Amino acid sequence: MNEDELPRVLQQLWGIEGRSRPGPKPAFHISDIARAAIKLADAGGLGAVSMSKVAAELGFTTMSLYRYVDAKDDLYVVMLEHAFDVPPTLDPALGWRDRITAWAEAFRDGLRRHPWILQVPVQDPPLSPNQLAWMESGLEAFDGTPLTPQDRLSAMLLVNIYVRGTAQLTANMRTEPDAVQEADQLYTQRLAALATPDRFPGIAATLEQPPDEGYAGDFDAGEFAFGLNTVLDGIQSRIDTAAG
Amino acid sequence: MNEDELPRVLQQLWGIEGRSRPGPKPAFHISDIARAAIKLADAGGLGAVSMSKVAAELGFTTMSLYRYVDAKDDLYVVMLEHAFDVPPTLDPALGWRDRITAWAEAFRDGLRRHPWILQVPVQDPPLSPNQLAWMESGLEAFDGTPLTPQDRLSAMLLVNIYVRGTAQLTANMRTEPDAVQEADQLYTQRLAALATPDRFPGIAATLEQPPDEGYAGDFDAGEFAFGLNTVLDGIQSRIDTAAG
DNA sequence: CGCACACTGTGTGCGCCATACACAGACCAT
DNA sequence: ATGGTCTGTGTATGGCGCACACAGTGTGCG
Repeated sequence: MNEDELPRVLQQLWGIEGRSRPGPKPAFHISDIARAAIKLADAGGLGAVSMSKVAAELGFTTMSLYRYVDAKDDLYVVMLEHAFDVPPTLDPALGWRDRITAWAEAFRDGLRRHPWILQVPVQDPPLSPNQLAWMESGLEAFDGTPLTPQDRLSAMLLVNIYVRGTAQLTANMRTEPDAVQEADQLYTQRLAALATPDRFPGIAATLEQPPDEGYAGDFDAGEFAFGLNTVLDGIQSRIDTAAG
Repeated sequence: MNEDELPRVLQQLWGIEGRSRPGPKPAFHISDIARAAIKLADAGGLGAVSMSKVAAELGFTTMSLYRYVDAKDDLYVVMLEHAFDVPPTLDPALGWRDRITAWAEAFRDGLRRHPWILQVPVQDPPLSPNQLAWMESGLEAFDGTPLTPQDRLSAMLLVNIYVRGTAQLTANMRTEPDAVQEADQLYTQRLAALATPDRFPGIAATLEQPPDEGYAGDFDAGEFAFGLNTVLDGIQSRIDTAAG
């Protein structure tokens, strides 16, 4: 039925068994491809991932990868699928707020471990097992609330978007982690030079009163939690109206 | 001082005058490059933008572009700078909520007009004039609230993230707009086949009760406003505690 | 007034990329 | 055992970003 329609990579990721077939046995598995590609991306960003580099990492030729993956985009799919750990198991004794917070922090940890994830061009919504498990986990955080399934989806997506967005701000997408702080400093310096108080009073006001801590643009755990709570307060108001 | 340090593209965008110099006069301006590149991206997505294609569009050779732009990344900068209209002028008589809503909708309109914006790999925070004008406009939406400049920045970024994130969900990054609805239908169909109620009860519940309207995954204006209000409710609670 | 030289757009070329295609060998169902 | 199918490989193509050398241009200075 839909097996034929499902892209080959998704079939592989879901472990749909290929009947025993003639021909040589495959020399490796897509998970090997994922591991090699993730290693390259962790070291040098997503730009360091090419078919030939991944193949060389595995000790095979470039074209051999195409026996497992239809195109480069499929490589991204398997990378994303394997880059994340299993989603956290949420304590049902906790309230929705603690649960979704734990989920958001786990998600953020995944993004911090593999910053290249934010560079992956996404054009199709997720259908792979672990990605769906994360979706499910995020939805279940709202068990016990009066929110409808649609509302839960919206709320989960809102948190998802928040985590991605803030991670994007933090990450700076630098390959060399040392350069991040320096880049932040250079940025605020240039911003101060360009955003003059007469034309950009709001920006200038932000710069006048620098943040409490050391680095300017970095987004530490406290700020993350603070912004997340703002989002959760919004969801709380949704819950209130749904309950009332 | 910092003129030397500022990247050439930013100097051009800010209109920093080059003294009258020897040599032939430039045959065009970066804004011409932006216009040509945006035309290509609107038609065929960001992937359709290459140095050679842009140059051909202008009737010049590929390498001529490098007299105006140091690298491909700079091309993205000028594209982003010119893709957005001037930010909306916000009616000071309105409340912060109406103002930031107008700002968010204008931002969303820009993203809808040029969906490729979401594909642009961002590695540096914005420093170009119009981008800063949008920042400033978003910050000024909170004039009159008790929020500190830092809080206003956070709030504006939160809305910014929300708009980007939801636009990402909607856009589907398809070059052919006709295929969007079809892709959505195919997605829910596959999701229903893979997310079985036993293993993914939350996802299944979402699918059981399809959204009120016609298309499933599309994100219409109502949903956008609804989610935005959730975010704004969260900001409201920040304002309440700041005022109290 | 003329000339030196900085700056223009051009042509060529390099290395890397994704991937199409033909092929020789490996292996299972029969 | 053998046919057919699947494996990994080698080769080739078209596109990309961009480095570099070059010939012509026009301005500021002598």
